[in-house]
Amino acid sequence: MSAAPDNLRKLPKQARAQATMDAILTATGAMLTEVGYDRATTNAIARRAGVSIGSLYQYFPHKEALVTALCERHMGEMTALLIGEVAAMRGLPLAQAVHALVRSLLRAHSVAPELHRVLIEQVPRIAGFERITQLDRLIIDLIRTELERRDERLRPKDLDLAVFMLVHSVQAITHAAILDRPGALADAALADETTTLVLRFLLADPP
Amino acid sequence: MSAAPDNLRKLPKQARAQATMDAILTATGAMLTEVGYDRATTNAIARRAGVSIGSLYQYFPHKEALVTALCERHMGEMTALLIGEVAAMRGLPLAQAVHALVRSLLRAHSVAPELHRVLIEQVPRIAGFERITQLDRLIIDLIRTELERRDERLRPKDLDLAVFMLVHSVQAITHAAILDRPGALADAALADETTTLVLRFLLADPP
DNA sequence: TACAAATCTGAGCGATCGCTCAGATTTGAG
DNA sequence: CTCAAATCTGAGCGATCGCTCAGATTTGTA
Repeated sequence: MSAAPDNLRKLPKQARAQATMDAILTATGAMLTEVGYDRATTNAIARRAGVSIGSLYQYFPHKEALVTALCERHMGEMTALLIGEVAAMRGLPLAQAVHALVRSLLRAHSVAPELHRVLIEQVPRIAGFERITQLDRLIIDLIRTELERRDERLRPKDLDLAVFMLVHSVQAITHAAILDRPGALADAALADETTTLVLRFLLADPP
Repeated sequence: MSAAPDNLRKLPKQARAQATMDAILTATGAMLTEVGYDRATTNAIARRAGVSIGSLYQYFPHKEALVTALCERHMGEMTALLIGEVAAMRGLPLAQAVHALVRSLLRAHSVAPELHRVLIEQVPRIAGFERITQLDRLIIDLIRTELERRDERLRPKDLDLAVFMLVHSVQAITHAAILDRPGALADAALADETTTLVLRFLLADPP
């Protein structure tokens, strides 16, 4: 019994239907970034997707479900990308691993920065914080576990607090760079300095 | 010719009118934090303020002006508080100054954390980023100038980038603490570790 | 080709919401 | 007290928007 999730009315059975759903979600993202949630009417989203309003409501029970589903698609892509990279850097020394992680985080945000921004802005009002803080907690746990696995001498007494602070710092730097310093995401200095921020905070004997 | 600002229809001349405006703004804040922008109808805001809908539109030309004005009131209060504190810590050694600044930032956010959160979420969609990034830039400039005035040996080559990163990191930690770790704002460990984060990043020879 | 299931269509209903306006009430100056 | 300016009131208009539904169209199967 593979029931449809709460935010879907039914699952597509034909390829055509899947394409319709994808088009609707993509149009939702475009409208959100261009005019914001309120002005992104469901009729406009359907028109933008090249689909009738009826089709939209055949798959999504209400407007908020659009944002929720879009968020799930986007975060899913980012999470997959990150989990892969974290696994790949297991063998590296800590300094290099952090540097690689920071760079892949910056890269992950460069894929669709506008969409990411608007989701971060809109989703809390729509779906509660769970869907975002959930991802945060996953990342925090992942990193703390990885840190504890290593035998580096770490400075912070409360490693939980430390990772909490660092994850949010790096995220904030990334987001702020997207907004205030367009183009800085590709700048090597940003990745380098962010790595330094992390390592100097973390290591008992920083380089 | 002291004309009314763009986001006000006219300036109150009697004390009664000023009280009405204050009540409307306060009600706006309450509604925003409780139900969000979309569900905060102007009629509900007026009712909450104990005022008729006509009075509301006598002072504010449209709904968005409410948020803009509320943001100006709130940010004004916070800015005044911070500028005062920065000036007061001029004489302190860098380490103590940073610690004091971090603590006053945490304190400033503790005053009305929910309101602050909702404004950060809503204002970008309403009034563009200017009103928020403006405050950020002010703080960044203030701090960079203060750092350059001192003769401490600093590590970062690009001090602009460094302060940019730090301000956003500290802000993010503060906001994340508000959301994910209620009560942590009063925790001394958070302020201490945040201070450490800043100093280790900034100083050529960290403690 | 025949037919049922899946999918798509779009006019328009019901409800809400931002905002106006004509008039009632209060305030302060002379 | 008088009166004009300032302030307040709230029913309701116009417009929008989320969403439904009855039927048209397409797809997969046999």
